[in-house]
Amino acid sequence: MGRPRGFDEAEVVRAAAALFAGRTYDGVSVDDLVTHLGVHRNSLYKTFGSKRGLYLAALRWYLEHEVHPLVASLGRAGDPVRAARLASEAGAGLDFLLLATVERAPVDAEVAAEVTSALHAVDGALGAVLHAGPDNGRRADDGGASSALATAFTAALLGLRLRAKAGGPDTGPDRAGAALAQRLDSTLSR
Amino acid sequence: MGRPRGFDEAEVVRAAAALFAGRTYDGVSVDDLVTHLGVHRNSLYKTFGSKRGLYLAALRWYLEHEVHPLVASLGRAGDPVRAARLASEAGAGLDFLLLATVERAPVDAEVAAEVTSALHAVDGALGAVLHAGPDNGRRADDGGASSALATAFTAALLGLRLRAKAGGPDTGPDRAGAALAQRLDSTLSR
DNA sequence: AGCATTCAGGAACGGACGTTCTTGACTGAC
DNA sequence: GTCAGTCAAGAACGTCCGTTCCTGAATGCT
Repeated sequence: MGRPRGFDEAEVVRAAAALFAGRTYDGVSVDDLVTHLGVHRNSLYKTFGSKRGLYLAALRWYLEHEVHPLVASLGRAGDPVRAARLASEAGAGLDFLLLATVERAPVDAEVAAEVTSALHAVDGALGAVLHAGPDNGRRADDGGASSALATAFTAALLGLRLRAKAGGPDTGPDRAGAALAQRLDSTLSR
Repeated sequence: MGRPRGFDEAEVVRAAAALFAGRTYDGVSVDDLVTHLGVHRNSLYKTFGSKRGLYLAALRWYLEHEVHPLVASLGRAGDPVRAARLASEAGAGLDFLLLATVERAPVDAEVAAEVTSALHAVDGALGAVLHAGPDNGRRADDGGASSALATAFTAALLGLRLRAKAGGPDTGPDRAGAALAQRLDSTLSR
């Protein structure tokens, strides 16, 4: 019953994620969304309820379709240097997570929950990479210090992307990530 | 000539910095500023020209009076572990820098210039700390790898504060920073 | 004392915001 | 073929935004 919708909801959510990754939540107006998404105001509110509803949908789509695959490949990286290179190659693929963490998570509990969950996933992948050198399995228990190290590694990779956004392309976040990863490599240090 | 102003400009700028550190640029309205700063609309525009003018003044005041002292103490920290502890103790003292970097620098060239300058200052302080163990001076030339490492260390400390803002106070950014700093300490690794 | 200047207070501006409403065209089920 | 239901299109809503203007009162200088 009724006329079928003339837009692809998944495509709309994907395009919304692209917009929200590039500008602040307040910096993206509903007019912007209507214009760039090809969906009409009415349908937007019918489908997502509000601007925030669309934002949450876009965030979840992004985490599932962009961050999750990256986390999976990080877990398969084998060593920290390769993991850092993967994160560096992701480039703007982390911008939405960065923006959501710094500007929305502090004022939106649902965003905070999604974001912390995603960050913990990254922690897990990087922790596995930090533990396992190519020669052995898990190291002796260190009282959680290595998971703390994974937290710091995640923070560093996000922070490097942050710096890449602020400074021009001249800053060398790639080399910085590589230098850090080399230091963290369990097969070299200790 | 004329009636003297009834507010302390430095105090106004300081209070503005506190507001901008807690919310997005768009999230702080001129009404908020007028209400919390005790200065009237007219005086605000007479003194700072615009909301952006006040924002820039607040950012510069903050960088000079909060970040710069922190950078100086970081440079005097002696070793990375103590530097990480100092950054951790700074707590919300880095939030304005974080917010400015991620949300304003990409769309405001003057903000970007201030921010990158401040970040480079942090790099310098951390680089000095990474180079110099308690036993020796500068290490042999490594082709700039250690300055890249300093960049990554800065990114990590900022990223940890980012995580502290998003997740509750339960996340342990302090331990993560300590774990990272210990790994980076030139007197222990290598 | 008189005047020029700057202040505080607050109303008012045009525009943009997120959201809702009205209208008419289209489609699927009966 | 009819009708209920959903769609697209866009006007319109009230609110808040950053900014400007108007009105007196207060001050320093001559």
